[in-house]
Amino acid sequence: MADNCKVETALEILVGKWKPVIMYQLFSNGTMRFSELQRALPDITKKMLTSQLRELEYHDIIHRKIYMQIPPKVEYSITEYAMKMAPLLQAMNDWGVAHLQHLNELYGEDSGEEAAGTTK
Amino acid sequence: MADNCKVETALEILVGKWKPVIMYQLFSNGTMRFSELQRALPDITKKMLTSQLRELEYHDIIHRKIYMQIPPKVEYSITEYAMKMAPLLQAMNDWGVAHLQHLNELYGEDSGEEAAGTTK
DNA sequence: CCGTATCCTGCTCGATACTG
DNA sequence: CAGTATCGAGCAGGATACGG
Repeated sequence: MADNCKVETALEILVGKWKPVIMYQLFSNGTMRFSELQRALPDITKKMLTSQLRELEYHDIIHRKIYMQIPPKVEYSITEYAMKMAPLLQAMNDWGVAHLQHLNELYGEDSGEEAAGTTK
Repeated sequence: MADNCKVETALEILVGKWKPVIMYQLFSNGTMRFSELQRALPDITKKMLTSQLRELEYHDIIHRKIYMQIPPKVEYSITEYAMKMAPLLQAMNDWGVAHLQHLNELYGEDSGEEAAGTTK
């Protein structure tokens, strides 16, 4: 019954406080170094950046290229495989935008995207 | 920059341990009573079922119809609005299926969908 | 039958310090 | 520069009991 329902599989890959933004950065800017990502995402800690990158790498969403040199240099980029999920991401993004609009119509301009009802 | 990225908005609605399954049930079976959902999802507690339903209701994904009678009767169903996200859900599901296949090719038949790398 | 109210646990994420 | 290691807070989610 729930065999058809692999929505959760897709969710697992995308969920993580920073994964969507990281992917967004890499999709937009192409290749980026660790420190560039840190600068682009000022509030993320090294620990989180590392762990989120590793998970994305495991799922073949991003590629990690290490330059054996001093000082170290590591570049991250979207994989060919992950390029294929661009339409999906776009669709999710579009739906997100539309949904925020829908919520405004329902509850008014105030209650933003983190309004009551969602966990709070 | 991250303004374009409302993927997270979409994620917020779908995330929650039981939301995808609940939506799946309601999409499949149409209208269902509280107790029917409980029976369909044997491992969920009343508390979780209630809270997840409320969040989905807030986002206008499901409709809650209360019959004022003794004993109480409440029916849940997918809203018209949420019907429109069926293609998105389908796309996510399809990608999920394909991704599990992809992981198998990468790491072999063993490592299932909860393999290393994902948080663990 | 359809829920709340409480209490508790485990995991995610953050802060901070250290290393090749 | 690009990471680990460690510790701890906070929150999602579970067990259980009670209420309209």
